[in-house]
Amino acid sequence: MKNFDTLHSCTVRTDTCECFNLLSLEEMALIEENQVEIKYKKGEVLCKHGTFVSHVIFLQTGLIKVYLEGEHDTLILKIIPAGNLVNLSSVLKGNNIFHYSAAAYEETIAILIDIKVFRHLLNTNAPFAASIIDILCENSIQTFGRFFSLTHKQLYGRLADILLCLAERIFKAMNFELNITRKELAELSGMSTESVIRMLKKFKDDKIISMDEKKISIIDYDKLYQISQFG
Amino acid sequence: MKNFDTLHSCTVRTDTCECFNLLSLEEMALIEENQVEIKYKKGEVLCKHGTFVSHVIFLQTGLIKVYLEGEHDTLILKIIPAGNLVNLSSVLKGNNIFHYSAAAYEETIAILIDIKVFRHLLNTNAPFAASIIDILCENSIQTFGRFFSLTHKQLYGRLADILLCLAERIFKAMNFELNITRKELAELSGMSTESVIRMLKKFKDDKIISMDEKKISIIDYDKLYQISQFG
DNA sequence: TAAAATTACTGATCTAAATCAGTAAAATGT
DNA sequence: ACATTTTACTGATTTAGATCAGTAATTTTA
Repeated sequence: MKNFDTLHSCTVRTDTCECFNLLSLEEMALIEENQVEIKYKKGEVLCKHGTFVSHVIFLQTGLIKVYLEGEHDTLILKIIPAGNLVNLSSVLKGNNIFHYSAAAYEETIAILIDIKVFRHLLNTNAPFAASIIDILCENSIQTFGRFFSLTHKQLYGRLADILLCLAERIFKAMNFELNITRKELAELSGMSTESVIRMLKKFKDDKIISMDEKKISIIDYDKLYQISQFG
Repeated sequence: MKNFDTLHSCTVRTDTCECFNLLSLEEMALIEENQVEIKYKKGEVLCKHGTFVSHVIFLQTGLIKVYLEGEHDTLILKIIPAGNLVNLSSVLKGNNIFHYSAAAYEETIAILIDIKVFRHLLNTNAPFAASIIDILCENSIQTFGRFFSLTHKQLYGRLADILLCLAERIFKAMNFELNITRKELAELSGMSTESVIRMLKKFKDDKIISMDEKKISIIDYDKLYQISQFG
């Protein structure tokens, strides 16, 4: 596998969140006393743009998208897999409104931690706060990559980006069962559904990927990587 | 003035960075011993994508752009005025490479603080770290707005966004001397130079702005705001 | 298991915006 | 003060990609 440290649209963190290891037993207990576990069905909304932020959301299992809604279309800011915090950029002191929405791609279990408790820990445990800063920095750099991909690459490059992201970061395999619709894939790569269909067909014709029913395999990884860079 | 809390492409923080007020006298002394003041001329590069991060950059005076370079064009991620930290998203532990470039729009004085010292403070002073988290959160939310503007608004909306940003956040006046070129304005609003010229002319014809030599005045603020929202 | 509703796909058309190709006007250097 | 470079501007052309309009194939619901 090539290095994945170039500009691309993938936002999936490979390592899970280790910040909680920096808390003392008492601090962990404090969190556990002030948290609740919630199960979300596919498509369900975890948080809605404009509503009040009362909790920090940690993904136990599942996969979600974080997005902004326009008049007719939506911009997916990032996708977040299990083991990560969802709404870190809402812990901002004085800010109590979500600046984005989030919805589950599949059945998802989230742990909601009281935001006051979380803020208290940030203000009293410096190593914990520093590890949160690390995550925020990484998120920010990933967002820049996606920003670049969606504004400066064309369709082939954008779709290649997402296919590589799915293979490398989400399914961790060169062939995977694609249980998201073309429409969702279009939303992810910021193009129309029709375009996704055409691009996928082109990739199939060019023997870069193969599609069998719902199963997608990446045949020519190098080619797809090339397209992701220069397409 | 309308509230500016909707999705727009402006990335200018209105309040200056207060994080340093949370440091003790000794901590401030530590920073002062490990900092250096550098003056940059217009157009000069403060940091370059791919090079090593050795300092945290604080803008004393001036205005800079933070950007990603593509094959032929560049994506401006944000513009940062005096009183702010430039490369917070590079304080990430273990990361020692800039993931973006920055260049001065005008003569700029920057204070470079040794990144090891900065990281040390983050790991030992929780309120300081928490205030840095606040800034990172705000940056992140602003980036989302710009992301949305550049991907989901069309030319008129994007240009309106930038004009409003210049007026409200940078010059803090409804008429200002525009000392940046059309090319730079194009880069800022993510469009071609020719398009900027045409849009500006249209705005002038529609009596939304007036242009006299280099002087730009916003005549119909409400109209421009409308365009920024729905254009 | 039939009907209804999504989803997948295809080709034709349309359009926003870039690119191209040029001239005019400033700004800069010598 | 003149030559050179950069910037501003304009109209014509091109193009990437969206939208439209339809059919076929699934999936969901009853």
